[in-house]
Amino acid sequence: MSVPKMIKPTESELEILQILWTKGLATVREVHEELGQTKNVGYTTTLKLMQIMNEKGIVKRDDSMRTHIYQAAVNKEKTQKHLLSKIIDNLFGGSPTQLVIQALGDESHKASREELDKIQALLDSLKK
Amino acid sequence: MSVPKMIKPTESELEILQILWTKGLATVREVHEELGQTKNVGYTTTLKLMQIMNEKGIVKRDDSMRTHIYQAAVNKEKTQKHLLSKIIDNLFGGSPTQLVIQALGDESHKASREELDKIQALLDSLKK
DNA sequence: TTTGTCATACGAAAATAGTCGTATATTTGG
DNA sequence: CCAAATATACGACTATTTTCGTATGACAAA
Repeated sequence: MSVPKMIKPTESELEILQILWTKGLATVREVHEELGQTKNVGYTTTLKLMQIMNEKGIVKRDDSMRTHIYQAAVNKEKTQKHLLSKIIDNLFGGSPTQLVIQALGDESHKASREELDKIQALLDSLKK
Repeated sequence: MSVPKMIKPTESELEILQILWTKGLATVREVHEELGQTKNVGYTTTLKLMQIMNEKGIVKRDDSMRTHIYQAAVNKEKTQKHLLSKIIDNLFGGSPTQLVIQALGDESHKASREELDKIQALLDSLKK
């Protein structure tokens, strides 16, 4: 037992994490404006979300100043891996291959040549 | 407008779809017993879920007999593709490559040699 | 110092998911 | 024919997630 931690961000939380993983440090307003590019919610909604995430330990914040500074408190790769693992079970009956095939075939997210090469390299190392 | 349909099954619904995709046709009891191998909920919970899925159009049923026969009403590959697309955006910042890399590296879902070959084949065709 | 802007805190409504109890009907085995 | 088993319908309760209004305090500029 004692799995490091049950990481299970909600969809909205994931959007925020996404931004924090990229920015490193950010204020609520910065995150909110970034979010505003894709969705449209009130500022206090974003604020509340981030406060809750702070309580849950998903993010940390420096509140020594009037404007608090947030950062992700969960590791990006670990979180991705964990959620992906659930999706593989949940959506692909436990087969990562099926997932990979669907992902590579996704028309709206085409992989570039360099990315394909990257995957090739990984594949080569796995084949050994 | 009129996008085919906004497919967005919940987690529980996905578990049920998973079973229906495999079985093709199934009764509530069959689905419930299959579910019982991994989780533990009451029979009426499963029933209710499937009734709701029917209302949503996620499954269809033949209720001409006392014991209704259910089947998935959404296409497996389409559903996988659609949800995966959201995950790529949501969790991997739009990069399917990152997702593929994480998936291939997943320790708890190792790909077999044959599967790796399958991926290799797909990769080859994409590279052309 | 007064006023408008910007921040956080907080409570609580609204939306979504998941759970199950109870009622009722049908079927079946004795 | 009757009781037990089995099905569906349905309402309702719980939990979780998302959303925002309002209060309040800090700050900056006029």
